[in-house]
Amino acid sequence: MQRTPLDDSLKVSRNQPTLREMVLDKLRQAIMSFQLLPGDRLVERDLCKRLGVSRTSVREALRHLEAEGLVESEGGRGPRVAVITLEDARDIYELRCVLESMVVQLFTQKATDKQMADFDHAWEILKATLRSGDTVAIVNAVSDFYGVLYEGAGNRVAGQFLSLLQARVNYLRATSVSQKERYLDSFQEMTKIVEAIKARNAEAAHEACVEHIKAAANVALAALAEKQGESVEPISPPVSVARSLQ
Amino acid sequence: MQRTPLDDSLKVSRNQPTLREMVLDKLRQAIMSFQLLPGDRLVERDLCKRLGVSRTSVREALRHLEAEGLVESEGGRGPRVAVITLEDARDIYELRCVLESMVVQLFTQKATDKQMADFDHAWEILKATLRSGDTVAIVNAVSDFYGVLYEGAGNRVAGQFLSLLQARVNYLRATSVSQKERYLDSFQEMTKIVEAIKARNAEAAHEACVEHIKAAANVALAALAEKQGESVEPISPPVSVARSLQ
DNA sequence: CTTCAGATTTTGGTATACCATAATACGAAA
DNA sequence: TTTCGTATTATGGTATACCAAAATCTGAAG
Repeated sequence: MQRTPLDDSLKVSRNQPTLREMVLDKLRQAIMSFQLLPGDRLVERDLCKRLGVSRTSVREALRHLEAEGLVESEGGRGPRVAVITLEDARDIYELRCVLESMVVQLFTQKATDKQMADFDHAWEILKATLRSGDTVAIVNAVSDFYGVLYEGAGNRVAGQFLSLLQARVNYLRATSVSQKERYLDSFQEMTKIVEAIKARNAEAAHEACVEHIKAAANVALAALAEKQGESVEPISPPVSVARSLQ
Repeated sequence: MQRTPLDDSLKVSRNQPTLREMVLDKLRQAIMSFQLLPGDRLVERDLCKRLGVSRTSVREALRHLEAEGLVESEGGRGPRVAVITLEDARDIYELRCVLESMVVQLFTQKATDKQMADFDHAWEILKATLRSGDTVAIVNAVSDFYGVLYEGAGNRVAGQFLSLLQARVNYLRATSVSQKERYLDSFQEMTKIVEAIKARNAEAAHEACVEHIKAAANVALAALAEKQGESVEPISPPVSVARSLQ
């Protein structure tokens, strides 16, 4: 009977989260669920009182959120929740178009049967949660849905980056999709993507995803431009017919 | 004579960098120029002595670098320069393939004549600098070259993200491109991209860029896999013939 | 020489103090 | 009432102290 070599898996886990990590999660959650809105000041001493920790942990968490783009501090003024500019929003939607369609295509081609079943399940949960109107539950269901998608696409870094991009336009998306008509269109577009994925039709899924993001971009950017009294150039992601080089 | 309205441009600039920002730049530069290598421990008190600042500024800079992925701290062990895993390297190259080819295509289509001239100039500088063998000068010339490219592509967020991705594989790329044969191939591939860009042939530029990144990925990933005694799945970015939907 | 236990040092996480600058409040003068 | 100067408070940047856990060192025993 051969003894399996000892490896790191026998080590006692000591991943107790630090205060800083907990603060980071709390702040991120508050931003994603609209308890903190773009432009809101994040005064360190206020946060200390509300979170029950010292300024050290708050500051370090804020540095992290600044690097992610969710918080901005400019020129001597303290941190606030980032306000998205029209230019950045346009950039982000263009990027999301390219990357989400890539991820959707990869998932459609690569997902195991189990991952596809998990995806279906997450979609059902998301549909049910959208009907509930419960903001926190929706944030979690969306996160789970995309989590499954990114896992099955086999590109972890892409998933991480897309999560950041989505977070940055989270408020803009929420306020632009809230009109009933767009809400229904959006839901139909999502359904079309999901069906193409489940049918393993990578080209259709890719195209459906591109169309969906472009439509979402048009609405969101138009709304933002109107609010700012500016005009916006539509996104022009290089888009093309899928062709495999392998 | 009508008076121009006052705006923020009259405000006295007070963008004196904080110590934290200076520490951040120093550390990033040290990582990019191989003064700090992947796996090197970043002991806070050592850094304080070397940089002449308190632990506060060092810690906050490290939090930023952690969010960027250049520094990692896992489970109670202190920060070290991130060591890229084979999986992440593969993910990053796949992403770079999609995004850099997008940026190249956008630049080719959208750059003004001035931006195209700046690009040409940056390419000449980069070529000259590569011959010099001066690591810091090369880092700067590469940064300038890509800066021009990203500016002309008109997607600032994409440029920022690509810079982060490149930073994360910087050491891997340097050690895998150092073989004479790959170095020459790489240079020829870059020349092909540049010529397609200057000829305003977006499709050719896009294709040349995809081929270049795929070739670089193959070499880098094979080298890393060999070092780690593992095998690697080649990158499979959805790649396609450019088609404009506008 | 190797192993082990205890002592010492190092290190990361966190809290608090200090200080300069910015913001706000307040009272007096016009 | 408005304006202005001064006092007070708030705030971000930075340094330092404290503490627990981890790492290293040292001497004794086998």
